[in-house]
Amino acid sequence: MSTIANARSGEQGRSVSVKDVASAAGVSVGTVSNVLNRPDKVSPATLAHVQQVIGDLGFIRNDAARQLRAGTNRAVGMVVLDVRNPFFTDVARGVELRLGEHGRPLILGSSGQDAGRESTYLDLFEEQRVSGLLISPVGKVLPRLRRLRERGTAVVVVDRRTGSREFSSVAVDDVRGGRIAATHLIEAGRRRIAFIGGPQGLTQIKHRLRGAEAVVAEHPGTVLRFVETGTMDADAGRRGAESLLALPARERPDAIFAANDLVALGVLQALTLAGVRVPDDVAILGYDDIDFAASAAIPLSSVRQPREEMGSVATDLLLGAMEDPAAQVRDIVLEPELVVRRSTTG
Amino acid sequence: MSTIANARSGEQGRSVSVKDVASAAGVSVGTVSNVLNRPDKVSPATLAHVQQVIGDLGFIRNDAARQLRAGTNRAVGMVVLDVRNPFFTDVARGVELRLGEHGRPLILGSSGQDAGRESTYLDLFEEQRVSGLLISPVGKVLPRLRRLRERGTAVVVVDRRTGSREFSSVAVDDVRGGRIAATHLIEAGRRRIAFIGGPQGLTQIKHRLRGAEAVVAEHPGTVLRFVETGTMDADAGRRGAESLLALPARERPDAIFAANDLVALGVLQALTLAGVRVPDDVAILGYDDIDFAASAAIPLSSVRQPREEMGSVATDLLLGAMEDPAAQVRDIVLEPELVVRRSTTG
DNA sequence: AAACTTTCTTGAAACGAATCAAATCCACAG
DNA sequence: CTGTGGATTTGATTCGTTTCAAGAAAGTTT
Repeated sequence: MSTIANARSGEQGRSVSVKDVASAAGVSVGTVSNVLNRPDKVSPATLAHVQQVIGDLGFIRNDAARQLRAGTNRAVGMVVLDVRNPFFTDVARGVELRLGEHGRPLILGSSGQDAGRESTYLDLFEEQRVSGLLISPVGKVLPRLRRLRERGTAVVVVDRRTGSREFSSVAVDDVRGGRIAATHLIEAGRRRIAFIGGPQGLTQIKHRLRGAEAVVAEHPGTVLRFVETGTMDADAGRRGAESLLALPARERPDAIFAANDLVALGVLQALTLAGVRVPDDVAILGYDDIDFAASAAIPLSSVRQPREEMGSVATDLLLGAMEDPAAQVRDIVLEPELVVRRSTTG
Repeated sequence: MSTIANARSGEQGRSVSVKDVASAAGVSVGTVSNVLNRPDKVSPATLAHVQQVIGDLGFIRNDAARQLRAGTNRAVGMVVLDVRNPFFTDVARGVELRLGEHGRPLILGSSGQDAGRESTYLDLFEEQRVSGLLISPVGKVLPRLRRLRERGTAVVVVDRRTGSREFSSVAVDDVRGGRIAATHLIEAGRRRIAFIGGPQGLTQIKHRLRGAEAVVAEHPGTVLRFVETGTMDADAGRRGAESLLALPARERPDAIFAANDLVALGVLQALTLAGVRVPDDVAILGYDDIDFAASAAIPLSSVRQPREEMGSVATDLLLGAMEDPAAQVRDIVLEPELVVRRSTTG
C-alpha cells in the first residue's frame, strides 16, 4: 500500500531536503551542503555521486532556509517610478544584466509615483532582507533608507540625488542635457523654442529647463517659453502642443523641446493631426531616446540618457557597497548625448 | 562602554527578533507571533502594548524564517516574454493589482524569448518556493511545470495554450482577432491586404492569419498576402513595409494588418517616410492596442487585447488553484475588440 | 463558592540548510 | 610499522518564526 503511494508521482509529497539527499547518497548533510556551496572542498568521486543523487531525487534547495541560516538574501530590490515608461524598464534591464553576472536576482517594483506603493515595496524588501536596494525615491523615504542601511542593506539612489550626502547615486547631468537640446535647436536655425513638461517641482525638469534657458540667454534673438504640464506622458504632450497651436501665428514656436520622449510623441501627434509639418514648420526634440523615439512616424531627435549604463553603474556602486559597507559615498553623473534624427533636421 | 556602543545608532547591530520584542514587552514569543498573525486572539491591552514595543524597537519580521516555518512563500512568480513590450507590462500590472488586493507580492521576470533565461527564472522560483506561477512559456518547460505543481506550486499559463489539458490558461481568441481585423479592413473598402508578422511558428500568428484568411476567402475580390518576419518589433514592421513598397504599384496592398502594434508603428514610419499617405493610400491596423498605438502620429486602429483583464483573470485562476489544488483546469478565452482610430478611416 | 466555560498566554518543538570544530582518512616520510 | 600533515567528512548546533497542546486567568452558571 505505502509502496503504491510512494510510486504515485501525482502525490504532492513533502519536498526533498538535504537530509534525504544525504541518506540516499550515504553521506552526511554537511557533505551535501559542501557539494552545493563549495564543490572544491569535496572529493571528485563524492561530488559526482552526490550531484547524481541530487538530480535523481529532483532536490531543489529551499532558499528560505538558506537565507535564514546564512543571514542574507542574495536578491536585490529595486523601486522605479513607472514600469510603463520604457526609460525605467531599460534602466532595470541594465541592472538585471549586471546582477545576473553575479548570480543575483532582481525584485522589481514600480511605485507609479505613489508614495504609498513605494512604501509597500520598502516594507516587502525589509521583510525579505534584500542585500541591496536601488531606488528612485518619490516620497520622504530618507529615514527608511537610513534604517535599511543600519540593518545592513546597501542603498543606491538612481536618477535622482538625495540632497544629503548619505547615499551613493547615479544620475545624468540634466542641466547639460538642457544645454545640449537648446544648442542643437538654435544651431538648426530655430529661434522660438517651447519647453513642454513638468511638473516644475521635479529636479530633472528644473535642471533641463535651466540648461536650456542659459543657452537661450547667450543667444540674442532667441526665446524660450515654458509650458508646464502635470504629468510627463503623451497626453501631456498633446495638450501642451494644442495650447501652442492656439497661439497667434507670430508667437508660435518653431521648435519644441519635450521633457521626455513620451511627451514628444504626444506633441508629434498633435502637430501631425493639425497639419503642421515636422520638422519644416516646427522641430521636435525629445529626451531619453527610448526605442519608440526612433520608431516614431517622423523619427524623433532626442537627448539620449545612457539608460542601461545607469543601471549597470548603479549596480556596480551597489555591489561595492555590499562588499564594503564603509565604502565611500559617490555621486556619479553621466553625460547625456544628442541623437539627431528627422524631427529636427529639415 | 557597552552603553555607549548601544547608544550609537550608526551601529550595524543584529536585527531585532520576536524574542527581543517579547522580552521587552514582558510577554512570550507566542504572544508576539499572535499579535503579528492573529491580532483578534490577543487581548486589546496586550495587543496595543506589544504593537507599541514593535514600533519602538523597529522590529521587522524576517520573512525567510516565516516562510521556512510556515512552509509557504506568499509571493507569486511570473515569467513574461518581454518586459520591453508594453503589452506584457500591462498584463503584469493587472496581475500585480489583483495580487495586491490579497497582500501578495509579485516577482516578475522577463525571458526575452530566451529559453535559458526562462529556465533561470524557474530555478529561482523553485528555490523560493513561490506559491504560484504565471508563465508565457518559451522553451519546453512542461516537465518543469509538472514538477512545480507536484511540489505544490499552482501554475497558470498566460497568453498561450499548452496543448495538454494539464494547466489552466488565459488567452485571447486570436482567430477571432484575425477575423475582426480583416472584416474591418474590407468593410472600410480595402481589397488588397497584407499581413506582416511572424515567425509563423507562433500559434498566435498562425491563428490571427487563419482568421484573416477565412474572412478574405468569404469576400471575392479581396486578397491577403503574408509577409513573414523573424521578430515582432518596429524594425520588423519597417522592413516588411519596405518590401511591400518595392512591389509594382498594381500589386501593392491598400491595407496592412500588423501582427502587433510594435510592428504597426514600424510600418507607419516606413510608409510616412516614403511619402505614402495613411490611411488614404494604405490603411494600417495594429494588434494589442498598447498605449503607444493611440499616441502614434497617425493614431493607430488596433485589435485590442484586454491586457489588464488577462492579468487579473489569470490571477483569479491562480488564487483558486492555490486554495484548492484539485480545482478544475480551465482554459479561459477572452474576446478581442476592435478599436477604430485614424489609421484605418480615410 | 464550586464547577464550568471561554478567553488569553505560554514555551518547547519544528522548518531546512549552513557552519565549523572535531573526527577520520590517506599518502608518504622516517 | 609509526608518525605527520593535509584532505575529506561528519553531525550537532544555529538562524527567527510559527504552531499548538497545555496551562492560567477571567467570567458565568448553578
